[in-house]
Amino acid sequence: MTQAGNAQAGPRARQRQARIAQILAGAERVFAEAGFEGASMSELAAAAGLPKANLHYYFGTKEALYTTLLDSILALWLSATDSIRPEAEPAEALTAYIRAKMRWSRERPQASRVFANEVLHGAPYLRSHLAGPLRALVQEKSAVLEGWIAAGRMAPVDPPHLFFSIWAMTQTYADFGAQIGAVLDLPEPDADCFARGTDTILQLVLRGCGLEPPGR
Amino acid sequence: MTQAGNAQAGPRARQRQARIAQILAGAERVFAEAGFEGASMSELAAAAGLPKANLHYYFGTKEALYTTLLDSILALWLSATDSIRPEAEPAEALTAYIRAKMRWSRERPQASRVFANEVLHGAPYLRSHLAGPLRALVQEKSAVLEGWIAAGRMAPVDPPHLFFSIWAMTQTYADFGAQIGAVLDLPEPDADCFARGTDTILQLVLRGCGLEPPGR
DNA sequence: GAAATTATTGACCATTTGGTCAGCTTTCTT
DNA sequence: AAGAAAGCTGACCAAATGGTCAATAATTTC
Repeated sequence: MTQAGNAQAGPRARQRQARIAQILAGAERVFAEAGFEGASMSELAAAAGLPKANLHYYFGTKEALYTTLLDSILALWLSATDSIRPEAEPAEALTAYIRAKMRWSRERPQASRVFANEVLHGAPYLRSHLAGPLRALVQEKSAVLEGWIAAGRMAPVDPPHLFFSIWAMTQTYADFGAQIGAVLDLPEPDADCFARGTDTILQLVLRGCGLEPPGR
Repeated sequence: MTQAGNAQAGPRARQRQARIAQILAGAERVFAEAGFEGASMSELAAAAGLPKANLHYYFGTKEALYTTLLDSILALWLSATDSIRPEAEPAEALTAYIRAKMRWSRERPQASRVFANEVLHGAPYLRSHLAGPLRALVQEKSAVLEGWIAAGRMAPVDPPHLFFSIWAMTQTYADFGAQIGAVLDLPEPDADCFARGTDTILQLVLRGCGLEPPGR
């Protein structure tokens, strides 16, 4: 047990992880509401329920805290395309992908907003990740769609732009929830709103790609 | 000419308007890049090419400058739905609307980003406008779509959600240009990117609504 | 052309910001 | 039990921020 301590870890390391998670959870809320510049270390500390100096003990700088959070969010962001594989049925795969993206908007709206804010301001910290892993992922999945198109299994589309549209439509329910809520006279998008939104997006994408909703 | 001074106005008033426009133009750039909190009065002043105290002379506070800019942007935002009228051909009307929205993303990406940033952070200054004029506009245009649907001129859709999707897809080319650029290996979305994006969105929306591209 | 109005700006201010640090407590190791 | 290591935090700091203001310059107005 000298240096491993990975399995169930010592109580010390466990405590440490819990504290870090606690700080990141608070930071997600605060950064989502205020953006990077708008969030102050005092607010971040208050949100974590810890003294300010304690955040500096764990993360050093505000920027380090922010990039750590961003990295964890991007990892989540990237992990939703599993359903898109060559052997899959196009309609089913796209449906699963869209539903997964909508679930993410519903369950993690603050994470979505932190990501959106970063990209909106030019992605200074995320640019390299976007041009690296994300670009690779898009190329890989675009090839799958190209295959389906070539096989006549769906109508021709420009795969990357189809992804841009799907991202935009699904994330808008988290990122622009204030606008949607205002228009629909809700404090924020509710379950019914998400259900209708999902149906609308599915209709646009499936019909747009010449597909029928998957029978189950 | 005692109190009117509206036609061509005195040189004094004209100068005043020019200065205000100059400040707002700079502010659009700075607020788009940094958000409200991230933009400092010194940056805003530098972008306008004027001393800081001069901005305070014209606008009083940073907040007043920001809300003035936001109001002017919202006015632009609201003025693009003209094509959607009961007598119009659905395919033509939607095509014109989408093209207008894409043109706005192309030509005024910074204005779009200022708006997006405001909504992303809960629309504190814009909420009342969104729940007022915007909601009214959506209800009016939704009624037009309902009419088309009832008349069998297009497939059933949930009109407000169709608008949410169209806004999301078109604005993403301005607001998330950094992401799109990173994926496509461009510094920022270019003409070709916008052309392909427009085609993709038109395909999704028109086919999604059971319409054919308008022959012209 | 003198008085009044409007426009301009450098110097200044109180407050808040991200960050540091010395000293304290707790937990682990032997 | 004693020493070492890790965790914690109140008090503090230099820098930056939004905003003020008195002095000055430019235009109008009469």
